[in-house]
Amino acid sequence: MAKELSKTYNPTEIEDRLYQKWLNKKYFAANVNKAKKPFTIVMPPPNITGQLHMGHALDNTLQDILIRWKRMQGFEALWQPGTDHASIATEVKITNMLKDKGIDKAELGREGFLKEAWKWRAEYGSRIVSQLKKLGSSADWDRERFTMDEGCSKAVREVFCRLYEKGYIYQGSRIINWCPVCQTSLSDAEVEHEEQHGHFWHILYPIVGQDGFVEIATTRPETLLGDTAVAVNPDDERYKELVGKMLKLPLTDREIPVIADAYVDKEFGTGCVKITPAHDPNDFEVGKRHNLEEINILNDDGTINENGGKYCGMDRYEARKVMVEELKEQGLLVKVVDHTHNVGTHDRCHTTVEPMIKKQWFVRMDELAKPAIEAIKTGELKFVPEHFDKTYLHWLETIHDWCISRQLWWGHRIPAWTCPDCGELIVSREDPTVCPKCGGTRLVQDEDSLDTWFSSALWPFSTLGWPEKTPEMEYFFPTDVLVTGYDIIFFWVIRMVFSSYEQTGKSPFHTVLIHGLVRDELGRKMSKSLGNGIDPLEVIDRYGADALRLTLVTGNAPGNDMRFSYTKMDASRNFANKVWNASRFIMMNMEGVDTAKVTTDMLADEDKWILTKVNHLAAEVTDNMDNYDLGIALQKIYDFIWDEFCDWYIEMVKPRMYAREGQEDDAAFLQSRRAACWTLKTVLIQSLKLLHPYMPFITEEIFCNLQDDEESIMVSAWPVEKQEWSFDDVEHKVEMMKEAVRAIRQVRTDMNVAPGKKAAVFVVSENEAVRKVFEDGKAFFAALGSASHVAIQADKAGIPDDAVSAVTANASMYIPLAELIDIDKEIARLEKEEKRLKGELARSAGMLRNEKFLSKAPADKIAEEKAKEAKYTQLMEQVQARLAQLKK
RNA sequence: GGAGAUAUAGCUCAGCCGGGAUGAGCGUUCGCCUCACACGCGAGAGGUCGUGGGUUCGAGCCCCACUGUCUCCACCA
Repeated sequence: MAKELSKTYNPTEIEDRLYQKWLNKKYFAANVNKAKKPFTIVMPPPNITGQLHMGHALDNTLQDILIRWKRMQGFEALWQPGTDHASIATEVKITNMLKDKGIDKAELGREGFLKEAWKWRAEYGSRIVSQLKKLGSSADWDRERFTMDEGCSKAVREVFCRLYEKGYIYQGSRIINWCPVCQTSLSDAEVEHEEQHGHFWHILYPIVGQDGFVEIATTRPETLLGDTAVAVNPDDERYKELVGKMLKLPLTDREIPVIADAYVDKEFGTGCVKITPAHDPNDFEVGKRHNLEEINILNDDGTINENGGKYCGMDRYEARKVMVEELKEQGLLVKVVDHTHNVGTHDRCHTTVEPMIKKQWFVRMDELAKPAIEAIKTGELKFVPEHFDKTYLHWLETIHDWCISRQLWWGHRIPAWTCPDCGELIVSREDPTVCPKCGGTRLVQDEDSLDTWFSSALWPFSTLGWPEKTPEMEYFFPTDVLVTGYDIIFFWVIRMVFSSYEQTGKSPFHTVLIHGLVRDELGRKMSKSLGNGIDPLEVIDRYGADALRLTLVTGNAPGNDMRFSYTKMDASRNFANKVWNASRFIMMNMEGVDTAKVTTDMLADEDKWILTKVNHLAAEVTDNMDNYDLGIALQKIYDFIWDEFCDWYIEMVKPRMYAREGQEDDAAFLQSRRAACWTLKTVLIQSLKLLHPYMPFITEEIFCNLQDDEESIMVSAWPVEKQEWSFDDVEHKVEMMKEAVRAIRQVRTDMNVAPGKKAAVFVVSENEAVRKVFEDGKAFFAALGSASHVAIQADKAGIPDDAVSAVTANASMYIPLAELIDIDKEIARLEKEEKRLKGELARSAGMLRNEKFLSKAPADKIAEEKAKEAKYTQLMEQVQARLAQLKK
């Protein structure tokens, strides 16, 4: 039996209760089930340091919609959740926490630090997970994984060893990005280029053995200490003489040669470039070509080292200041020019990155990239929207080797050992104790850990048990869709794809659904520094998770950014309330009515009409969702529920709900009411099901209240098109009625008739079939058109001449409002209508008189246009006849 | 320096295969507390679809150029 429902929807008291119920019932669980087809999404693992933000909310809402939908469609739907250890973010956080407690990381040592880190993760690592639950996420939490758990760590080690054995992982001294604050190396993807205002310092390098100078321009004068040459373009006539000569390097006692290299752009700056192989990627290459010495002048913390002579110990920027000053004193500083240039910064701490030569571990990318590129070309992998494959391909085609070692403790330690006795390098799946070469037992493990993305790259299969041949791996892999923001295509998507091809031979998923950023109301990125971030949890508290989900999906196309606003939240909440109240209405009226399935012959035209509508809606929505047009699908559901179902159908059906005097036991009335109630309930259930992936809580609450024997909408079947619900012949009848009602309302409004004032309505049509339709729908006019009495007739007999008229394509309606009618106003209104119709007719005629249109356009298009013309001609005739009558 | 996205109603955005902008929400105007809902109901107003060309019987949609905005990539010292 229907329960008492409150007048406004109150999400807070409902959501937690339902989520707990779902958990208890294990509805989120997915298991290997050969009888069903699998559908799998791996959740992008949030950082354990994370707090739920709008980006997560959007990302997880989209995934939850897909998963709930597929689950209802009968797939064994696995949403594989988990969290990421986020090596650098977490290490920084823990280091700071320790610092606050007065503990120094270095003193604590590796072991002690890791102990603290694990403690931290146990305490805070699940916070983000509980926040995701507030959103309604139906992930299989029993399968929750962590990038540093035993299985994932095993996968990491296996992959490392395999790539090493294949020669794809190597150790080398190369120029890498170094963050002096975090004191670790970084991959290219972690470096952000920021435009900064800087200077060009023009400095003179005296030529040895003769008068004169070479003028160079630099943005980083302190790197002068590491210069080992000055380069000019070989074709530069100005400097031809100088090539091979030596220069005195200012502020040092070193002399460096002038070399010729095509890398130098004659047109840029002075045409002379100082070469610092140890601190500039280009110079590094130049240095290699000319066998130049590489002088590292920086310590890991960004201070000048012993190679910097008297500047040793100074911070790099301090040294810059001092050196510029001294150059000025010596007359070697020509000028300082303002210059904006791009500076590489660390994406986590925004410290300016210093290029340095360091011995690091790298992954060779050329071979690995190939199948990942191929995947797009063969269509094994596709992006939604499609254009992101360009971004993806461009990155892959220009990819550099991936620096994977990090000078951090929190993470997967590199499984490499060296033997101090013989220098042998051992990479092994098991921790070695003895050197296989010399038998030495003093093996030392590499201190570094792996880039955090190395483990996330394996996420789609490591979470399923790989490298073991688990039933899950067999069944759920490859996964289906990956949902993520365009901002991490480089970091993550690409690396998952090539890792998966390399390890499993398959793409990890067939589709990548890309979404944009959630911006603030003004279109700005939400950020801590701007303080414009909106906490999704706060929004959920105020409006409910359903309303938040609705806001995030409404009117948003894949890949596009969206703006969040409380105005949108209001609209979403209003919709939830609308659904709530429609359901309340239906339940109230169902009270005591038998809603067992009725037979087709009991259904009224409007019942058939709305059933047909919801039937088609299901097909359309499914189609849109198949194409990942979730925003469009939602829009259709929204429009159907609000406009068609609530504003039309429910209103149409009201006269059948309330018995008039003496009708209480009338068999025809009771049967009609029963049919209406069954239809209301049926259409509501279908609508709720379609809406459920978007608004899981409210739909569940209503669904269960509506039918006590159903335990959850979550496990109910997704609506499919039903043959027996396609009453295509009734649509035009109902549309005819709607059109007539609208016309009556319009006239009444135009004439300023108070809504409470009922008036008789005469409907005139020469067509018998049309009259029949209106006869059947008489009740609607009273309910929807404020009619006191309705007469359907073939001619105008008995209708007062001064009645106001409303014209539709099929019929004319007359409303006697003698005391209110203003002939001039009525004429003006009809003339306006006449003008509109003229325009319409001109448009149709324009097309239909065009021979090229007639000869080239498809036949159905022409027929359509002819039908329109006929309809407007008919309308025009009626309007003009009425005008003539009034002007008489 | 490359690449991409975007330009539609006052605002925020949809617009599938080229075929009347039939768009939606918010805002706005007028009228309504009509026994599900004022978080509501009814009726309106409001758009040269950035500019200029082209293809087509027909272009918001396809092609070219331009302009504005945004984003990503990139080792010009």
